[in-house]
Amino acid sequence: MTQPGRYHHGDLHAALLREAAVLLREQGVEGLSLRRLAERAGVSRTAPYHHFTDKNALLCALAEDGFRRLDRLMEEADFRADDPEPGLRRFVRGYLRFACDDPEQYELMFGRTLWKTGRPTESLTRVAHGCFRRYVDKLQADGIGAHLPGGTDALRVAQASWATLHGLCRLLLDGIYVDRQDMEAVSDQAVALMLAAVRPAERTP
Amino acid sequence: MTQPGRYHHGDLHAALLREAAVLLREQGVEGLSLRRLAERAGVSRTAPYHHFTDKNALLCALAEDGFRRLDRLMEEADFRADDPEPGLRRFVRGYLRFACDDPEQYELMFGRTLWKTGRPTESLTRVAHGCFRRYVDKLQADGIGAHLPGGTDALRVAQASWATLHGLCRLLLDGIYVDRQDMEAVSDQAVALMLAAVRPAERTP
DNA sequence: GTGCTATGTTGACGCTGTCAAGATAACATC
DNA sequence: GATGTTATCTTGACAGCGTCAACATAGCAC
Repeated sequence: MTQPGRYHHGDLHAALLREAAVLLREQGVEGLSLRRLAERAGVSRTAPYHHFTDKNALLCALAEDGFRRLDRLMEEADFRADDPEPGLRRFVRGYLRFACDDPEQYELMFGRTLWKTGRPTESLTRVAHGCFRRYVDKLQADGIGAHLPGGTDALRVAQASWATLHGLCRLLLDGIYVDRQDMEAVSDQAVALMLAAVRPAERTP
Repeated sequence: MTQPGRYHHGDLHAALLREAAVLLREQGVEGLSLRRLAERAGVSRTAPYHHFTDKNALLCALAEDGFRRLDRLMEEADFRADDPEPGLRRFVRGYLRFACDDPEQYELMFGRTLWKTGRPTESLTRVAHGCFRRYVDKLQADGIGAHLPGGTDALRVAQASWATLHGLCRLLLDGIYVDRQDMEAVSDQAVALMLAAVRPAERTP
């Protein structure tokens, strides 16, 4: 496929995405330049433009992959027990692990690079929103809806709890107010916080 | 001071910071280039280097200003009443207003540009940590400490609740899962969340 | 006045994303 | 099999960026 002497690469599209993921993980978005990427793929500077309209488009595709993986994590989430705590705790751990396992990917998925500075692809927006939608639905349907106190909107709980998770990841990854070693403790605290919103009747003393 | 014919600017240091703040607000970090900044200050491209060792240093100074303003917001916070809810609600509103009033400044203060990619100045780190420290102390001392259930660490509560606030701001500013119009509702939900961690005995039904 | 230092200038380098124009290969049609 | 169309890849070029080196000017101390 990628024989060195060939004029046509064979499957440059996939190769670019593959190399981009590696480069992203190793060096972050800042280290991910199209020129370097092309060089790694053994191809000239402008070749990528025949497969992605833009650097923005390539990054969106990359982020999309991330959201698809995150979506799988959503599928696995299960809050259906009488006591939603274990499921919630597992979910939170999984989310944090996801973010910490490839921080640069997480940053790309949720950072301003795509959502503010760049323009997110329609396709990316769909996947990202679908991911969140699934979370709301899980909260609503998986029994927690029953636990929710009257007048509490599942959407609001989802937004606020996701914000907690997301903020935790940001503070953690950027190393501002939360250290790696605090992770476990803060994670538990976050679970307690989210749990409090979900079943305000019971509580851990 | 800034007469057009003069070789020496007079107070370029301050002028740079002033213009940088404007440029930041208008165009974001991406639009803030040293060259453009110099041009706006009516000075050559490399003149800023006599006042800031680096672009990184200038951005740190800019962020530092932001943290000083945020710190003033911390000072004003007051959780001392029997019922900490009104104070907390006021604080949350204030925080969100701070972030929404100058999103680019908030992004700079907490974004990876300084904390991950760049290297934060020692001075910046001090101010930023002082800001958080004050929050922890407020939580501990301002009566909430008394409300905290046994075994709950004020630091953990501070980290988790700040994460909620921060995450909310990020999702809001980047426009991912929270819209501007959801702000009020989600803000209330966040208050409820934080409150639940603080006084798990009582609650709003 | 003389010299030192702070401040400001132009020139240059390597990096970036992206466009335009041309080269090459693959593939469909006759 | 020849021909033309299309997809793919190439080099060349441009403007913008941060930053270093070398030089110019002004202010200030002596």
